[in-house]
Amino acid sequence: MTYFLAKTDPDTYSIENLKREGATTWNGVRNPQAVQVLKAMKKGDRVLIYHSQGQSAIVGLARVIGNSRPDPADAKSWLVDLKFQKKFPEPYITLSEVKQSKKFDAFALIKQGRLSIMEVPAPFITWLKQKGLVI
DNA sequence: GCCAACGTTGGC
DNA sequence: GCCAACGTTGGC
Repeated sequence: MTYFLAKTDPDTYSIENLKREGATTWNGVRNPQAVQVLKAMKKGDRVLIYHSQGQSAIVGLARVIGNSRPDPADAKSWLVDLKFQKKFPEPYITLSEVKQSKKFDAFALIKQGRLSIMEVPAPFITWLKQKGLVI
């Protein structure tokens, strides 16, 4: 079971949208590196949902409910089905908090600002567990 | 809204 | 295959 992080612009699709719908097909990822990450997603994996506008923060958790697959409508794009798991309590974990901790400089969230989907390093998961945000 | 940092495209 | 021009993302 692997943890990933996926960015979304909340003006387009927010954690509230996901909560309301219960599940969604995550699409529109065309960047080759992000597609590689998507390809690795398997049923049962977890996905931290990150809002990349406004507060820039990790706002909730989803679960991968089916292996990722090519987008039939776009040869360069991949899809994955996600199910809403939970919305984190506020205050959210902000990008600035993650940066300030200095412990996660190798995390692509910090190191590679424009990557929209990434794997989450184990120490960060440990940190989230200590905060009680994930089990 | 601005702009830095990147990614993509297309002419050569 | 290089690289200039252009487009996009995302933090601020």
